[in-house]
Amino acid sequence: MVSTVAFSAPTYTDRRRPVLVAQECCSLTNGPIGADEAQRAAGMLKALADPMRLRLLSHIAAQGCGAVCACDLTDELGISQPTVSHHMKKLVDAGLLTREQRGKWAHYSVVPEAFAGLRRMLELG
Amino acid sequence: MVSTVAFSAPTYTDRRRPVLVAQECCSLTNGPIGADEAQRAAGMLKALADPMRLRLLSHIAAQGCGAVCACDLTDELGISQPTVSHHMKKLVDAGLLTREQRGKWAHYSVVPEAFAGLRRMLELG
DNA sequence: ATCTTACATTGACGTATGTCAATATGACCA
DNA sequence: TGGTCATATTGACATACGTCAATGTAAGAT
Repeated sequence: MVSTVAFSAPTYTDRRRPVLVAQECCSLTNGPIGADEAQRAAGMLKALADPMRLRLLSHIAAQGCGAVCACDLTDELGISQPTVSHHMKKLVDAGLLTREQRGKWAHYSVVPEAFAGLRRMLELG
Repeated sequence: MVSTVAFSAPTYTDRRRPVLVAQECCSLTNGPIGADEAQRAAGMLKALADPMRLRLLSHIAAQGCGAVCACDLTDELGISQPTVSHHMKKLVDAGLLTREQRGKWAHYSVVPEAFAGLRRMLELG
């Protein structure tokens, strides 16, 4: 029996895409920053400030910064699957990555604006 | 009322694991980084990833990124003197600041190359 | 329905971190 | 020598974090 359902080519119907607030990072050179602003910026930096998460990010970057499957990341870094899941969630929550469900696989992509904002914040000296 | 299921949700019918396809997009992060390099980079980011240290840095940046006395920082941020000393040591150890003793006062300056290096590392997307 | 696959969540454990009071160090001055 | 000021260090405390085994969840596949 042949399925009559034609292939709908690029429909990644992602129903629970995390709402990503466009974070514009404050620049450290624009005078002293307040406690709330510092808290938010530190949150993004905390997500980056882990060796394993940097390696995970570099793996995604090495593939063009888009749509890397979590299944590949587990093998390449030699850490357990829950640990990968834990780190990826932190990166997504920080707004540095987006998650996209494709069938039973999770794919992650870099959020360029987030890194651009961080670079702007670090224009120091 | 019977709702005939017009078409089931579009799913990925590929049973195989997604294949990694290398693209050429990311400017600087070419290739996955090793554990040692990740550790070093994370160390610098850890020094940055604290709200109080970001505020301390922003105070130095607001004064032109050079030669700010620790005595001023203590008052402006409302934290104890040992806490200021603790944070400044972390920033110096990370290579983000330099310390200069002038009489009995400690003066701190931004290390521009350190921040330039961080910005280069974050050229993602 | 049952099984398998891919990923998320929970709970536990050891370690690291931020903060301050108390104290020590070091530089200057009389 | 002694005294004062600015900063560093110590010790203690609570909190946060990284990691994994075990378990839960959700989406195909049979």
